[in-house]
Amino acid sequence: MKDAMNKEAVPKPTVNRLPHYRKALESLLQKGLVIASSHELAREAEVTPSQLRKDLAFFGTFGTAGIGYNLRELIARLDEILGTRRKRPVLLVGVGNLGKAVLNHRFLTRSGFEVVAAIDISPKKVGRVICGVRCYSSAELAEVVTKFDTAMALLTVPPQAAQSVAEQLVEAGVKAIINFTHINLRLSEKVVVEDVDFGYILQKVAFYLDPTEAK
Amino acid sequence: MKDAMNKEAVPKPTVNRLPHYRKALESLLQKGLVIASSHELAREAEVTPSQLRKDLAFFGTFGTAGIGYNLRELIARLDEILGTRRKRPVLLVGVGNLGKAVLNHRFLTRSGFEVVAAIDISPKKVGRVICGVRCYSSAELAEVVTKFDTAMALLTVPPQAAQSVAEQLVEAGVKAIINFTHINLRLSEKVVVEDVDFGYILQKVAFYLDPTEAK
DNA sequence: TCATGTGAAGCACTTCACAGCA
DNA sequence: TGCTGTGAAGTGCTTCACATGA
Repeated sequence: MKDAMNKEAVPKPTVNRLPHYRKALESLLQKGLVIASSHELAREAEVTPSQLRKDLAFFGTFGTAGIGYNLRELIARLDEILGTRRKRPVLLVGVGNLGKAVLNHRFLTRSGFEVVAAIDISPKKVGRVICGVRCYSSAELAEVVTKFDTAMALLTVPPQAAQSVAEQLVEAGVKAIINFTHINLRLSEKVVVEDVDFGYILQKVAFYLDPTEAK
Repeated sequence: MKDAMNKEAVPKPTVNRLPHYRKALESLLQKGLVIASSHELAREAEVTPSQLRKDLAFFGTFGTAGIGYNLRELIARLDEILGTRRKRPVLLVGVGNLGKAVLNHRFLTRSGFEVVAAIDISPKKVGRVICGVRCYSSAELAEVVTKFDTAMALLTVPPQAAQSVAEQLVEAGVKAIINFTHINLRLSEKVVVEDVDFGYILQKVAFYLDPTEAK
């Protein structure tokens, strides 16, 4: 990767496609391939070959002219770019249904992350190990963030607690929050906040459907 | 709304912002406002005023020059555009932690949707009412889709079942699937598939953070 | 020869700036 | 006067096409 790269200079669409490339690479690898051209890779990732090459060009040169890309090598490079060469420790805050769903799913591990601790206010959960992860009290939040060095947190608390918990997380040193509540978090500009709003997702999809008819 | 509008002609970014506008409108309404200018609205939705006006222009003219937009009226228009003037019935397939999380959350109702039925293979769940929604067996899938007229389905089954269940849904007449598994569904082009991959979301965020250091 | 990496061309989205209307 | 709706200008992303290197 180009050294001292300015991440702001990389177009957002490019960043959004990187995870798709990583997945496409693993998919081809699993099919027994070792090397693939930008065409094969692009088809798997559902983009154009030029787009794939252009996207990668922001980070350096990875392929071999006349041959293509070494899959394993490119995965390693993407992991460097995404900062997931070592599994990133992630904190889960709010062990409700959604929190448990996140803990149970494999996609986080597969994608380069590991939920290393959970926080909940319920005394029934604090101190227990849930889905393989130890649950701590809210009072221990700052301590846990420091101890496990979690720069990222998944916010799956009830909406009314979201803003206050988010502030505690930032105070404790968390740099990025994946916000599963529908609350608009107001935090320092420096903190990366990614909102995951199921309502938005459904509305976006509904737009493309025919209108519902009256019965 | 412009009649017989070609939805393909509306830029994707514009469609993606519509849900944000709807939320901004409700937010201002709750603050006691009745009318708002594109500036007020745009600030709430975190876009530029021109962008807001341009986006709306794809669907007709809604404001009053010199005054601004009537909030209630614009919400109604947006609901028409998004096809959520009547609550859209949605089918939930897979009543695990994630499925239950979706059922419990309020954002779907608030956004113009209602989960009207659930499907699961577990005999412990079939026939019961879970989080206010009746659970049916997989064998009843087609029947349930027809009976409740669900054009949209939330796919929260284990990954190994995803493709086959998705095919059954399409066969039964479902037009859009929100796919929460990491499986790349291969379905007819006509079906709208929206993937929600938590792994992608985390990778995207991780890109903007400093690399993890070796300890 | 074959496929990458990359300037140049093309396209799409955003922002500007103002005419027109309340 | 104040704000919308919109052509025109500007910006940024995507696609093209080819020089370069294996």
